[in-house]
Amino acid sequence: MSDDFETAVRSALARLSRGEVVTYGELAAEVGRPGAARAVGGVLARTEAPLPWWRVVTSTGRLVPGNEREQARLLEAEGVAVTSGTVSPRTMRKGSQARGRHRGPNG
DNA sequence: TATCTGACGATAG
DNA sequence: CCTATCGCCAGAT
Repeated sequence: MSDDFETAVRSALARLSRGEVVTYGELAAEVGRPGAARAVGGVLARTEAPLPWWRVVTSTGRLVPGNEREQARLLEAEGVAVTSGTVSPRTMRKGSQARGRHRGPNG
């Protein structure tokens, strides 16, 4: 299957739900290209589509450079704790814990 | 085919 | 916590 790398990344990203935060590596592995975290970032950087890019952070929990403010704002809006432009070590994996209890279980 | 770039990842100091 | 270095991948020239 030679699905376009971009398409795969966008699809995986669109699969995320409210409060879900994944890293570039996780996303890359999800599309079947573990180790292509860098390529994933390149795709998200060029895409203008209405994708939840703010749900993607670095492996260290660091937010996107240049959009930290916006990402932090959007994440907090979903119930994700952000500190100093950084989310908890692993705030939460695919729907585990930590979530905006004052909001629905998901979007 | 070769070379460069970049919203990455891990390790070392 | 920060910077520096190496490794990795996809896309563009």
